[in-house]
Amino acid sequence: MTTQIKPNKKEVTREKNQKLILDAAEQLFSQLGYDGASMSMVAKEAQVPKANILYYFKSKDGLYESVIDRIIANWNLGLDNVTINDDPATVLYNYIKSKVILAVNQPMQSRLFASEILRGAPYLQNYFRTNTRPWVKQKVDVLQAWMDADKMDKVDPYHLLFTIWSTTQYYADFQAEVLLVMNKLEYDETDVAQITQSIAHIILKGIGLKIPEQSET
Amino acid sequence: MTTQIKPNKKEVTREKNQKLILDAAEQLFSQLGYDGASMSMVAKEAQVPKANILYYFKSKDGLYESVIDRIIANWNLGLDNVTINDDPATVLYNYIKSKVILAVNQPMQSRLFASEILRGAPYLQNYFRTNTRPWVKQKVDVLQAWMDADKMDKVDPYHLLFTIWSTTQYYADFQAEVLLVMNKLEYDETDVAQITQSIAHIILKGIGLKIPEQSET
DNA sequence: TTAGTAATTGACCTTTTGGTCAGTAAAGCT
DNA sequence: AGCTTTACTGACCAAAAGGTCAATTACTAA
Repeated sequence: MTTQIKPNKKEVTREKNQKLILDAAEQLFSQLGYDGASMSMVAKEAQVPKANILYYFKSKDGLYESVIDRIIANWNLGLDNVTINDDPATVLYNYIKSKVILAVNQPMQSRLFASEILRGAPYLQNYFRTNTRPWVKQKVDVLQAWMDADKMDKVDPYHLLFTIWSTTQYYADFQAEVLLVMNKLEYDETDVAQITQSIAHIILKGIGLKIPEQSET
Repeated sequence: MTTQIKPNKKEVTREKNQKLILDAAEQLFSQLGYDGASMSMVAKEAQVPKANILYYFKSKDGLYESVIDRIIANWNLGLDNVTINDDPATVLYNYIKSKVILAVNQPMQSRLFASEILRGAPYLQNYFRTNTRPWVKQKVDVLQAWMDADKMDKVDPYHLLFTIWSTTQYYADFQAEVLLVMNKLEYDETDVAQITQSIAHIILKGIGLKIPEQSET
């Protein structure tokens, strides 16, 4: 039943190498920023000739764009299929929790986005316009409906979303500061729960909701 | 009564030029990051020969450090002289308000710090250790005292501070994203109040406090 | 004035940058 | 196997980077 697509050795090694390069580039760009990471660093990290990277990705810009595209492809904005009939507390609690887990365990992508936005989001503008903005609009409508139905406090739904994003992403983007201030070397296993609990307490109570008793993914 | 310090023309022009350079550097570093901004760009922006910058600041690193030092010197962490006898709601409301005003009106410094922390805070580590950390420790103690006295909810005081920082700074550091999502070109006069209101509502209520009726600076 | 000292900067240097290209290796096809 | 075509890459390049330095200009103080 398998559609035996020609295994084509060329394409196989090509994709293997491209993955190698993209992994290295993602790491370096998120660590050093677009200007801070050089093509030769990426080449060295990926253990591939520099010219090979240019051959695959045409230019540094092309590589950078591919890195961003790949992240976006795996990027789930979350809160899928929420409707007015769902319970706001459960939905928002789970959303906060999943964002904290992501921030603590996979901070690289968050940081890459952060440094991109800091620079004015030259490569993300289009994505924000065509994806994030409609996504937000939709969630805002649901939030507004919940408020109209008196299921939660009436606050500006946009700023509520920004509050959730900012508080959770902070632990990824500003990890260095958080750790220095708390005098830690790295996050430990208890931190995710601790952070989730604090943020969820403040935000949920802050909009007139209660933290759900137990919520498993 | 004035101590007639020798007016010394040399020192005057020196300081004038240094200010020119530091202003240009601050703008460019915060806009493009350390690696994105070059010495010649700074020279051009400050309308000063590049060698002059090197003469004053020894190296690019030296210039960058001077820019950071100057920001830190004018950087007020706020919440000065808070004691357990103060009213938590008033204190925190005013703190949030002042941070939002800063974020909207002077985003450059916040962004410079942000990009510095994103890169692991190489130049700010020392500052965090010797200044921010003790400052935080002190505020944490006051917050804890308020909690012990049942003046507010018991939440982790560190995460509470991070929540305030993240929500307010977000409007400076991620301005590009905020504006794109909200489909605006720039913040308008009503935004400061709007943002302050939303954040203060959520956070204050979230820790069991009420927004004070009226608080003027 | 003017000698002495510090401030300034144009010209120059080395290294690194992103990027090209001609030649070589490796599939794929018959 | 041999021929065609595509994949690859070492060697190279111009531009830009950060930085140096010798020569020139101010100031200052006597």
